[in-house]
Amino acid sequence: MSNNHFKKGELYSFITGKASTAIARRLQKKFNATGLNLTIEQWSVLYHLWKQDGISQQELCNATFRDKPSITRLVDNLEKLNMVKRVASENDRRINKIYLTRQAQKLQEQTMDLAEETLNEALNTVPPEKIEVCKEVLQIVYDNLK
Amino acid sequence: MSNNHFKKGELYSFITGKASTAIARRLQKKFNATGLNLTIEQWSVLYHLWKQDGISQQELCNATFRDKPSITRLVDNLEKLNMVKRVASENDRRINKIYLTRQAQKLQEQTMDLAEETLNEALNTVPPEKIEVCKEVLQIVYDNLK
DNA sequence: GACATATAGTTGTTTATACAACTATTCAAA
DNA sequence: TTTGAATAGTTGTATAAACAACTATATGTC
Repeated sequence: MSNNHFKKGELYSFITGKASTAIARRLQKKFNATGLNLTIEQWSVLYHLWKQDGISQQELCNATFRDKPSITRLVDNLEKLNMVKRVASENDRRINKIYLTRQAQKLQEQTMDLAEETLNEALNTVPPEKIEVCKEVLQIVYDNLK
Repeated sequence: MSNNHFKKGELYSFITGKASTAIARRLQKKFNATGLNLTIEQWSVLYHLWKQDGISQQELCNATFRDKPSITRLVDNLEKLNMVKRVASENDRRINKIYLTRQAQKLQEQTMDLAEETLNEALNTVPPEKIEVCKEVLQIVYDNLK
């Protein structure tokens, strides 16, 4: 018998991710209002390329927690937007290395500012120590299920 | 200046909802393994109809935090699966009241058990007081942004 | 009662996700 | 060195979400 027994009616939000959905929608609206023609999912791929440019699609799968077809199509769309380029690896011709274009490099600061702004709006009024606990719990949930 | 300033690299999980995505995937796998031909999104609609049968599509929009086209198509698919029926309201012919079929009524206990099981797996090893803090924070996030 | 407005729901289009099936390349073992 | 397995990526198909544009019905004000 678990000590984490959920009262009925409380499990819904946890499963559907109401909070993260609300955050993503708010950030998307900020992108649109700024004239950034970029989805949150595309941004999440750029996010990892800003940290390390030239990683493979498989590494993007691991980093973004998506499957290979999802990354194939996100990279397709990012290429159409002229945000990334696929470059076949010299060593292993199965691998595409994904590189940011100059245009995408320029978007990092602006979009990260909007993301931080969104999180500040979301967590406004929440004491820092509670945020820490929340982050910790969500990390454990992820580790328990991955 | 916010006191909720995120260290760079920590905002990603909050925005993408890694934890709730992992929970939803785990539950979907349990549905599939049990032979339940039902998506999590369809289940989330049934969830609210189990609480109150015969509510309108608009009420389902509010309850599930989805827009009207999304609910139209979810109800379309649930009707094809013979899980719900649209019934035009007598008083106001703009309104469809959505009713569970007997088949859908039977699924409540089984699927709620699987959902609770999934959450117990997710929150295994997390002390109850931290779960409470996490739920509280996520609720505030939602209220701040909705 | 007529007309403007609001509300409920549907349809079209684009993007994204999950799963299965597929191709191409590399690796490893006989 | 050949062959079978593993790995990287793509394509097909179904479901879902967001947004805009649309139809139908109801409401409220003159």
